[in-house]
Amino acid sequence: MHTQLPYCYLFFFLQFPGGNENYLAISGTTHPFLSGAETFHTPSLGDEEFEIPPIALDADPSLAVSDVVGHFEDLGDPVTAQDTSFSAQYGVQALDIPVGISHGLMEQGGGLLSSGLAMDLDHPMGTQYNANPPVTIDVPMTDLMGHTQLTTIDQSELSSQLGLSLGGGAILPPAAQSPEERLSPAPSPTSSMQEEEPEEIRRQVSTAKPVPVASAALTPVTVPTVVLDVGKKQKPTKKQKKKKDPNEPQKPVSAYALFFRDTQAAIKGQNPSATFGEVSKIVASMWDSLGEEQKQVYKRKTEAAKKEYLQALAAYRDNQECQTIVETVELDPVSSLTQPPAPDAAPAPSPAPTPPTPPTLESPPPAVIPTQPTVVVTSATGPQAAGQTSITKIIIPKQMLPPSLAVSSQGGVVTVIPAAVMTSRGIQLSQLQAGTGTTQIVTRSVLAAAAAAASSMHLPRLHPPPLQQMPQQPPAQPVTILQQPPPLQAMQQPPLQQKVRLNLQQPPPPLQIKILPPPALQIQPLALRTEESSPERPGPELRASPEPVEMITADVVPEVESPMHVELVSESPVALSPRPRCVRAGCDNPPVANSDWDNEYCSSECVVKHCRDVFLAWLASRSSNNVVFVK
DNA sequence: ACGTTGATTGTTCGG
DNA sequence: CCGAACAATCAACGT
Repeated sequence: MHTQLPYCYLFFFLQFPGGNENYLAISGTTHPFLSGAETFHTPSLGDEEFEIPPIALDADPSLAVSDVVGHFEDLGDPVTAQDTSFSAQYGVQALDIPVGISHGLMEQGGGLLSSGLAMDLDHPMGTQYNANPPVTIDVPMTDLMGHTQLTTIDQSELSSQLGLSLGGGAILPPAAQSPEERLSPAPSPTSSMQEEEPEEIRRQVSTAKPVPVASAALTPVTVPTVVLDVGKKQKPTKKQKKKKDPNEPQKPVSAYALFFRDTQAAIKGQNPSATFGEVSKIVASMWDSLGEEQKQVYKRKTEAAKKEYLQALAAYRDNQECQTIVETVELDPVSSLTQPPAPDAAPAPSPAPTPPTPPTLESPPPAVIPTQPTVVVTSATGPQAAGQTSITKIIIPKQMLPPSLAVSSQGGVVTVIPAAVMTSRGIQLSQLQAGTGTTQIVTRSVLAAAAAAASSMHLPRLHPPPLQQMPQQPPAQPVTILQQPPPLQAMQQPPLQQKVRLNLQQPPPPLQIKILPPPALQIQPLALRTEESSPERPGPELRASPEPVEMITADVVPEVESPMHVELVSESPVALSPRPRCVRAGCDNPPVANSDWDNEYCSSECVVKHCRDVFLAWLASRSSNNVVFVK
């Protein structure tokens, strides 16, 4: 254990009592590095206590321990540290300072130390710490000093290599340091600059700004010349650091890093003058001597942090991919949803006075065209000035769609159309059939995804503006509709994954989703498309087209009673009502037969309005008021 | 390669 | 132009 070599033992008493006190006690009385019985809290090692006795460096045998200690004490004092008397006193004395850190008996400590760690820093003379050194960590001088053998080093060497309270920097005032020493740190930034990106170099060259004045004043060397003389191209060691999103979750640090974080503070507290290298070495030694149990403490923390990180990362990526877009697009009813205007183009007439709070999205005004499969929830408002229609879109990441919707629509856009577009007896399959074969009909699962996407994007609260667009629809209306019984058949549906064709008796799904072809290929929006469906449109039963149209009714969440759903329920009686009247609330016009809807609407405007109202009501109730529509 | 901390240096930006 | 704020770099070591 203890070698015969003149070692200097660093005795760290690291105790881990079973108590809950989270502190690292570094005890000792003499050495400034670890002097005084002080207690340091170590949040990471919850119930462990580090007690670190002082470090005693073995000086020349001729030197009394007290001398060395006194020297350390001097060094510990920033004022007295500059006392040059040290040079006279120890200047030429060689100090053999092998440092021995022996691994000790972790179990020796018994109760307090049984589960803990003790690390001793001591010198071989046997001191008061030999009484019960639970752990002795042997750190050969080669480790700390970087020498391959025990050597005799002078003060300057100590200063540069050990600095362990013997550092010349502490002894000599900075101004008194030799130019070489003074220069040693200086070239570091310069050399690093040499390794910087070519742009940096070019900028420096072009600006012809040699060197900062301060640096030049301190360093007689003409640094700029050095910089410019760099012949070979700087190795691209420094890869361009892409800007990290501040919102991106931080990667959990390693157990060692945690330990370092905790321990270095204590060490620094005891020896403020300790350099990073010294601290790092000590921490490493402590880590080495750390019992597996204590290491496990940190490792568990790391594991826990990793789990949290993964979760946070997943959420973050969802957010990123979401690129939540809630935008209002003004477009001609005849024009297509797939022709999103430029963000600055065609400013909305904005029927509402002013959006109270424009959607504060993390990303700049998003490009409308999603870069990856996305769901666009559209809510078509009624015709507005100049016969334009306001379309609110919510981009939903494809991942948030129910698995049943995870079709491989390469770059397709899923358009969720408010249910009102659908007729009381089914979905406008004519429109669906007009799709590209990737059309899917989904129900609330999609809306749930939409709502989840919207809420996960921290969208502002739903504001009145959207509702202001439909004054004819008092907000209390959904409440009355809620009294409608839920569709029975929906609850009697077969288990999930069962794709059942809609039938007449079954209320139509609240929403339908259409996966549109890529933007370039997109055709007119489903809700507004005036494309005339074939007059011979078959009945619902016959609409099972060979195209892969899925009617996923099993995804209906029976227990969810959303206004949207109920609205649809209430819609049926109206549609079936013998009294001919437009379904849209507030419209008393008689319904008009049309290929795009059944006889429950009087006009396409009412279809759109109804759509929008229903959808907005649903979204308002579903998204926990986390969704806001710009308009 | 990246994380630990803190000192140092350089750059950028606002007054 | 100056100072504040910020970013980059370095040290030793472990993961």
